[in-house]
Amino acid sequence: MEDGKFQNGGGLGVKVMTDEQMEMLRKQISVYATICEQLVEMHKGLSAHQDFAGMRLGNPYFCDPLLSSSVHKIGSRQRWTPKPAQLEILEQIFKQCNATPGRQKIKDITKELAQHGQISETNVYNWFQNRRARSKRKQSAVLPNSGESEVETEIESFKEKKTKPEDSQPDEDATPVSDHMYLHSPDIGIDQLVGKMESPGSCIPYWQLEQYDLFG
Amino acid sequence: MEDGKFQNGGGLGVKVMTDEQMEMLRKQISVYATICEQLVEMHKGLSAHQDFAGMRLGNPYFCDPLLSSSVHKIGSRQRWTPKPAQLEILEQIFKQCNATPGRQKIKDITKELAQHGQISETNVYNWFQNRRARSKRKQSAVLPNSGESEVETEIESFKEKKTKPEDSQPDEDATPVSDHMYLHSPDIGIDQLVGKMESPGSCIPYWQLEQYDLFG
DNA sequence: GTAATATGAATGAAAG
DNA sequence: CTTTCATTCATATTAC
Repeated sequence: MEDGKFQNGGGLGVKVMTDEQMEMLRKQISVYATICEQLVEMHKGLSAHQDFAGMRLGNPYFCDPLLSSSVHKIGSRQRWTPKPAQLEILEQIFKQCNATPGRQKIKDITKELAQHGQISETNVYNWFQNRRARSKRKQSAVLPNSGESEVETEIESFKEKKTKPEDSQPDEDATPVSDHMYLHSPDIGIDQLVGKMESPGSCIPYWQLEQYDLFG
Repeated sequence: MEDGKFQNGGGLGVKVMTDEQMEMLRKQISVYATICEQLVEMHKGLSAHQDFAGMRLGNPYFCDPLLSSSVHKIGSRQRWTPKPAQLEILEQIFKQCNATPGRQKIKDITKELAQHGQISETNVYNWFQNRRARSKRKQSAVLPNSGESEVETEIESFKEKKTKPEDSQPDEDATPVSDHMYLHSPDIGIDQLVGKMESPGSCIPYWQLEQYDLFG
C-alpha cells in the first residue's frame, strides 16, 4: 500500500477499514463529543448549586494535576460573540456593501477581526448571512401594504415560482413524527444522553470534527 | 473478539491506516467514553440531592422528548427534513462515492429512502449537492472561543462604544472562568475532564468499548 | 426563574 | 459545482 495521504509508519502492519467502518468511527466520536459537551453543561448547572467535594470517582488517574489547567476547547463550546470592536467593523463593512462578501473578502475580514479576538471565517460568513437576512426581513415587515388585502391574492401567490414538477411537498403525510426525536434535541436528561451512545442522533457536524485532531 | 469486524466490505473503497493512526482513534474514543462515564457519575451524584432531570425545566420541549424539536403546526412543514434513518443511508452512500450520484442513481436512492418517509428526487439531489459543498469547505477553526489567547490588549479605554445600544456586552477579558464552580473539589472537576480530551491519560481499555457498538 | 428577544449556527432549496 | 437565500434551531441575554 502506498502512503499517499495516510502516512505509513515505515510500512509496518496496517489495518484496513471500509468506508463504512470509517464513518462509523467518525460518528462514534462525534457522539461522544456531543454527549460530553451536554453533560458538562448539565453539570455546570448542577454544581452551581452544590459543591461535590466528596465525589468518589474511583479513578486515581483523574487527579492528575497536570490536567488541572483548564483548557476550554471542547467543553465550553459556546457560540461566538463578536466583540464591540469587531461588530463595529462588521457593521461598517456591511453598510458599504449590502451583499455578502466573497470568499477572499471573508478571509481578509476574518484576518482583520482576528486582531480583536478569536474569530473564524465561518463566523464572519454567518454574520453577514444573518445580518442581511434579518435586515431584509425587518424591512419587509414594515413596508408591505398594510394588511387587509384581498384573500384571493394570497392564494395566487402561494408558492408558484416552481417550474419543476417534482418537488418537496409540504404534506408530511400522516405519519407520526416520532422519528424526529433526535433532531436537535434542546435539552435532555442523563437517560437520554446515555441512550444516545447507542442511538446517535444529531451530533456535532462532521466538518467540525477536525478540531479534535481526528485523523491527525 | 472476532477479527471479522474488519472485514473488507466487498472490495469497495477502503481507507488504510497505520497502526499508529488506528491506535489514535481507539484512544480518542476511549477518552470520550471515559469522560462520559465519569460525567454521568458526577451528575448522578449531584442530582441525587437535587431532583433535576434536565436543565431548563421551563423549556416546553422538555416535557416530552418524543416531541422535541418537532413542535410545529401540523401542516406547517415546508421543507423536507430527512429522517434519521434516511440520513444514515444518505451518509453511507455519500462516503462510498463522494461525488453526486447520476440521474439513475438518484432515482434508486430516492426509492429506497421513500420507505422511511416522504421524499423526492430533488431532495436527494440537493442533499448530495449540499453535503459535498459543505464537506469541501470544512474550513478551519469553526469552534471559536478557545483558551484566552486573545489577551485583549486593546482595552476599550477609548471611545469604542457601539452605535447600537444592545451591544453593551460585558467585557470578558477580566473574567477567566466562572469561579462559582469546582471551588475546592479534591477529586476532579469538569475542567480536568475536559482537559483530558486533549491529553488522554488512563482511559477505558478500548477492548471494553464494544458495549457501545464501536465497530458496528 | 420564567418568558421574551437577539443572534450565532445549521441546512434544505434555489440561483448563478 | 459554487454561492446565496430563507427558514429554523439553539442559546445567550434581558425583562418581568
